[in-house]
Amino acid sequence: MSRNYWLVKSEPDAFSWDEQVVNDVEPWTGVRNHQAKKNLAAMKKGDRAFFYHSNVGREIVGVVEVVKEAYPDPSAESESWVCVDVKAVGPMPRPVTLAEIKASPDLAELALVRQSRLSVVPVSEEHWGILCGMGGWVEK
DNA sequence: GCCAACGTTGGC
DNA sequence: GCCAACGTTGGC
Repeated sequence: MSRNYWLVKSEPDAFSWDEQVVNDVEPWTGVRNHQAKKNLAAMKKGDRAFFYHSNVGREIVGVVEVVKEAYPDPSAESESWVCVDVKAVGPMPRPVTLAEIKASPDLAELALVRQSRLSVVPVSEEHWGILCGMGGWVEK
């Protein structure tokens, strides 16, 4: 299957992986950055994304799947911000920490590392595979 | 259009 | 709590 891969960030104090699991499907709202918005808009149904805890934890904790493509963000007060709906696929058997990612030469080009402030970033298929390996994730 | 000031994000 | 990166705002 051809799908694209992403990584989305959330501060667990605001919205955590546990909440994602409880809610199952959740609109990914609140993106107010044009580049992140571009990435959201490029997501297709069936694409998968790592769920990353920023600030507290700083690790990849799970995998979500896009179940609804970009539509106007209801939490946006104005204009053209968008969100997508994502569904919890499963937790990382072993969370992959930012420290581990930074320690891996193979992941030096990862957008998470290169553009640390961007909350929605693309992940290449190669990087996806590496990170899955590190986290013990088996594609399902 | 340039650039300084300022705010926000997020790692450390 | 500090600071780097970077986006936004506003004066000129």
